[in-house]
Amino acid sequence: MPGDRLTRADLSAGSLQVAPLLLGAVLVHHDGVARVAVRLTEVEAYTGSADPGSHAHRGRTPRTQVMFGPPGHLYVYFSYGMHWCANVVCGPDGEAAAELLRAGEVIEGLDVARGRRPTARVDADLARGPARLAAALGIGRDQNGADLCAPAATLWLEPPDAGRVPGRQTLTGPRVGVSGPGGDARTFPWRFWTADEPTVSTYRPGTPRRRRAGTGGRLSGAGDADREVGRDERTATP
DNA sequence: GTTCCGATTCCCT
DNA sequence: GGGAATCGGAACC
Repeated sequence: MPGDRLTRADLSAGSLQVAPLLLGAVLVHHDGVARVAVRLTEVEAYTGSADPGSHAHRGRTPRTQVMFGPPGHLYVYFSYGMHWCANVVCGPDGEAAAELLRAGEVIEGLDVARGRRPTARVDADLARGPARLAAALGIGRDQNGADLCAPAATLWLEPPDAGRVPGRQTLTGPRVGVSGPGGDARTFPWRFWTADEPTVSTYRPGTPRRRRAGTGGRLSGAGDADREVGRDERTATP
């Protein structure tokens, strides 16, 4: 039987407020054939169109229109020519706040998830990383814009099960992979994860962009100005 | 129309 | 720890 679900009201308070609510919550995808559920262990906040690390920073475009829409919808984007990543829109209509789902633990549909992620060597790797999480859940282009709060949703969020998952410490640190200009926006502890979780993806600072493969392309980016942003701060917030 | 580059992952050293 | 794979969005000419 289906458990409780997070409501649009739950998901409308903005990315920094919603982040702790999502840790431990369970994202379920029932595509009509298979059902896979992932308990979220790591999320990352994107605060809106003023956030230089966000896709929404350049304003509303066809790609980012879902982010600018009402909360409770899934924003799915394509990255590096091969990966899909999923975000939960969690701010008022027009604000473009969203939460990137970075990692989780597959707690239901393990066999299906293993089939979708054949390269994972251990189950903890099935959804460790944003693109891996999307793959394990079967999330792709078709799920962009999905309403997680609709009565007939095939993709939805269930709140943390306090009985099964004992209270764990929530830690925060700088976001992953956000590079370039942005100053404080790069270093604010807008990444949230659950302590002592093997499914949390390893921290990597914003990547200094490399020379383009093969074609003698120029060295892109800001060169030496693009140095490491910060270490894993491990700021405890009980 | 063309170019640049990414909220990544995987494989090899 | 480093490099390649791969394609769509957005900027630029």
